[in-house]
Amino acid sequence: MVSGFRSYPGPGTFGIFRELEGSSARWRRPRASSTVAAPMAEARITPRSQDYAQWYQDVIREAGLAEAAEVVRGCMVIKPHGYAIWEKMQADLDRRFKATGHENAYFPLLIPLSFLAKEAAHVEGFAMECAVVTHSGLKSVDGVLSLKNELEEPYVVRPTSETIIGHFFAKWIDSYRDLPLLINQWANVMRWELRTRLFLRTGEFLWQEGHTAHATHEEAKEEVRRMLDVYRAFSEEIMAVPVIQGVKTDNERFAGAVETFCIEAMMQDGKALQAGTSHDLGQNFGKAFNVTFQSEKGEREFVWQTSWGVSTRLVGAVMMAHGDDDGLVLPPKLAPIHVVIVPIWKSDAEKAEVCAAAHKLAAELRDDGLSVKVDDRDNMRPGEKYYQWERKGVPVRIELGPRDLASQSVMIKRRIAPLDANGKPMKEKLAMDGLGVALGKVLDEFQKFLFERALAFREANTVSVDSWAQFEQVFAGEGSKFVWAHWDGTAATEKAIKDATRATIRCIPHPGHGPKAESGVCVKSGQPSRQRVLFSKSY
RNA sequence: CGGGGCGUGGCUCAGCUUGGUAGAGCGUUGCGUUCGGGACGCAAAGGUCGGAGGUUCAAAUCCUCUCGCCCCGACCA
Repeated sequence: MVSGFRSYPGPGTFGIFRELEGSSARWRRPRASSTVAAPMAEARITPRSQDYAQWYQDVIREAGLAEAAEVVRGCMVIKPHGYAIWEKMQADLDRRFKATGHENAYFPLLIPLSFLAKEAAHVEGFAMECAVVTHSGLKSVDGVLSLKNELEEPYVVRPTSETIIGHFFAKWIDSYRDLPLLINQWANVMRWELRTRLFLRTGEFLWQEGHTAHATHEEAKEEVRRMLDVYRAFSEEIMAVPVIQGVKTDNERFAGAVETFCIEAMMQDGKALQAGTSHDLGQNFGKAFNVTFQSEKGEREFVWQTSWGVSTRLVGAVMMAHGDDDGLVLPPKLAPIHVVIVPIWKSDAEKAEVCAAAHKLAAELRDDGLSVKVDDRDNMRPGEKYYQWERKGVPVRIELGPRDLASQSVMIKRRIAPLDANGKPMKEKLAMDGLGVALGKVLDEFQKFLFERALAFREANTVSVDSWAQFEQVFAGEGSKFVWAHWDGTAATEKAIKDATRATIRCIPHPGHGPKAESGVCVKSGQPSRQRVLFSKSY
């Protein structure tokens, strides 16, 4: 149920893939016409090495993931292909949340302004990012619309829902028997960002926010760790993105939390992207909203709360973790289409025969649990179709032509394949009989390959640094890596490092997620340090 | 929110300096030939030049304001 296809673990057909970092695009043949007319339209996707930010935008456009709303500042339209990826994420996460005892619910989009003010750190953190609803109704005078009724108390469009959920938790919770209360909400939120980037930071975005209440701090802390583990497992198993998990410093902590835990992923430009957060809210919101319960001993106590979330920015994370110069690369477990079948024909008779066979094959593969698309468009030659589906990140392509029908086999091509002796990407011949099983295995291998490639990339770009000169060198210019370095634990040093290099502390790693704890001296101040922390530039 | 860049058919852009009433390539539509890695020929459609004011006989072009996008900062999923 986790994956959309059967799992057949085993040795990969290709063994170790050669090119861990490069693109597979180098075999591309120049177009015949490129010598004459300006081949401008050829350069649809800017190479990553040339301009990573431009590459990111090109891929979003060419893969049909999203576009800027334009008429609504900072907001985006998530297009069908992009939304389908989010739906795959949602489906898997939702299953994991329910498996850990959570129930979905939904709270209002609008939050009374006064609610925000009840938790001091929380207001301070979100005040500048709030969109505010101040009126109801419109009036039309000579065709000109204006605001009609001013609200007695303005509403804030939720930037996050701790406050309004706190209000309702106070109503719902009375006894220790009501605890733990484990709620999740799938919703949109709005934060008035000054600088936006599609998927990574937009004015409105989609996410999931878990909110739980517990009788003891211990139990709440357990929940925070449990959900961080859920995120880590999701990221690694489904997105094929390895992550470092740890604790945020005071500076980076969620507004209103006692502690914020996170998972951090490395993008191909060496920058970090926070892929999920889980907060220990302590009793901060319990006190602000008077969320109390009667304990077993009969005493009135404030509840201990948590909140945790991931958002549509994960789509951006997948792009920047796996994409190449040919476009999007999707791990099979997130791919809306696992396999695209491209029928190949010459005559009309062949076309009819091949297309019929393609649709029959697709039906069989769907019975095997695969998501299959047959691209039988007749206004385009096969080569163009290959490029289009590769741009969209489809993991495997099947080529089905007369020769294949005759031999009862198909040619398949993985989205990223090793090159053969002629420098062309390798294709594999698979028997029609038992194809679903064989493809399931291919997809499992591809999923694993992407994870291992991402992990190898991260390891190749992670360094331990002990001198300030070396630290500055790593982050010089546009450079970034994951750097394990000693830090004296002060906010002042953290800021000095950021001002000098733009690198920030992504997290203080949990045991097993970084170098073994060893004392040392701070890379910047020379003061004593208990352990190395993770530095990087970030999104 | 500061600094810089940019808005011209679906995409990438030319035209703007030296105002004269809109072009190219790709894509799209139709027909034909093609089809195992980005096809070709012929025909056609498609733009109040981001928006609003202003200057002018005349504005894509000059001036003012405004909206949006991109990059760099500051601030944050």
